[in-house]
Amino acid sequence: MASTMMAQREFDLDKRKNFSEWYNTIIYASGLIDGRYNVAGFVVHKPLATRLMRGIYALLEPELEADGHEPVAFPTVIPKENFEIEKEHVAGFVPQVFWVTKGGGEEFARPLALRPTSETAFYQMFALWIKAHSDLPMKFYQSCTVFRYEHETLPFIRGREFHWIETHDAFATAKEALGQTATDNEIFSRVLFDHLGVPVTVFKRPQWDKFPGGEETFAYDVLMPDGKMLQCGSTHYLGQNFTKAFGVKFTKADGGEEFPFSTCFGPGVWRIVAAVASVHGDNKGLILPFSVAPVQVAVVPIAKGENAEAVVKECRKIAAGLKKDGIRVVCDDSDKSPGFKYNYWEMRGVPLRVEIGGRELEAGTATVVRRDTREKKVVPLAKLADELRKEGSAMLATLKDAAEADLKAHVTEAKTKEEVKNVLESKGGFVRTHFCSTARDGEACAKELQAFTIGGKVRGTLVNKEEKPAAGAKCVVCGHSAKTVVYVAKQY
RNA sequence: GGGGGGUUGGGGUAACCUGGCAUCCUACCAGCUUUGGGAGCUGGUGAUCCGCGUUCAAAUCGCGGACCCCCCA
Repeated sequence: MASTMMAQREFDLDKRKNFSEWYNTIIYASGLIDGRYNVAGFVVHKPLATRLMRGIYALLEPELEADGHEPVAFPTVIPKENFEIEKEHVAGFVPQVFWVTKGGGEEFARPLALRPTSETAFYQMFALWIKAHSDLPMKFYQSCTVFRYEHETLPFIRGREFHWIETHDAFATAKEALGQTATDNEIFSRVLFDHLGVPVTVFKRPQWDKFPGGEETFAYDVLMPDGKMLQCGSTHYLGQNFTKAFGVKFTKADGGEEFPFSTCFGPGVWRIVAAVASVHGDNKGLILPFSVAPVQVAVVPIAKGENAEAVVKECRKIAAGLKKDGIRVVCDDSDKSPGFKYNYWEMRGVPLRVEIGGRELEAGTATVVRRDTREKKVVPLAKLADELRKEGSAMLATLKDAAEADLKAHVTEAKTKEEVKNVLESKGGFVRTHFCSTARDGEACAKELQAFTIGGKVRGTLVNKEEKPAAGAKCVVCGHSAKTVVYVAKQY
């Protein structure tokens, strides 16, 4: 059994009262990561975080493959010249790029970028691979890490190296490409809610907040316990910008030449970890959904008196049986007291605990305890595996309900910018309001609002629900006739 | 880019101003007693970021360096 390096006696941390303190304690105390690696902004992922990320990849990758994406692995380095082909893209990303300038003692004639995202690597190859309409659609994904020189870092939320998936797709028509972004939106929000219990709000971002080099950006906001939004991924319609810049052309069925229309989709696996930890966790630590929990069940023997040996033996037997049943289980037969073990596994987010003592041994039962409610249930040993699976999905349902209710409670209507400011300061979450969308999609008003509210950003318009301003509604900032209903929130 | 703070056993700390025996908590190891919500006792391992300087003597003072954290643009 792993030892607790960061064990603490009391966790009088309140996720709701002081989220940042809670988060900074829990991510280390739960054993997700070790932050002592001596390069700023980079962390070491311990087995818990590594397995949890694998679990998240294992949810997303099959969805992408079912949608026709094939896996690839591109080089981590991108030559400077590729990187500078698309003008807006360069301007957007270059300030954050890590450059490799030497090999051994030799200075490179052209520096190599550590990919901050891989469009400029993929399109280099798309130009070679895409020749005819029959080559399209071409849909790839890669699971990898990317590098960005960030100034303020926070594990799983903003890092200089982070884990994600990126898809790069090319299509013969704009319609197909836009259809792909809709599919991406659907996959992302469904996987996060159905399997991880994290409700996602899908926005179309304003023009001034889109991906550098893209035409349209759709993004996924998750409400964090402090009322701020965490964007956990995005998908972008790139039009022909990148295919034109990189000279990617195909011969149409009628013989003419055309540039493909492309998209890219970036599910932020790192940020999904942050979202799962933050949305579900409580003051005793992580609460991980059964489907992705690296340890799904902890068996704890209550071994006292003459029964001690028999109880431990029974626990090992039960754990072995559950393992055969495909459940990820540990039998904690260490010398620690039961109370210590409860706290230990609760901090690590293990969704279910099985307690076996003299009483259970005699009755042929097991006591099953849920991590979220700490409710106990006595079940017959013969049905244990089934009962655990049932409790696992019951727990997920509870987590979903709670998260959804929390999100609903954090959408507030506002008619003036003072109201917007007040809501963002008092309870946070989304503020639904009216907006003009005039010059550059309302950029000037958005900037003014952000300054006025000290950080409130226009997240965009809802994708899954068409909303029209009420008759006569005015822009919350400039007072001109409103064109759209937007949501404003503070963000990470 | 600018500013500030910091680095002492695995983690958290005290001592620093005013130089001299490095404190406490926790974790870890061994043994015994324990085990239904963070057990107890006894014993043990383990640290002053690096370099140079001042000094009889440096965690402490000076100079240089490395690294980390925070704040602001």
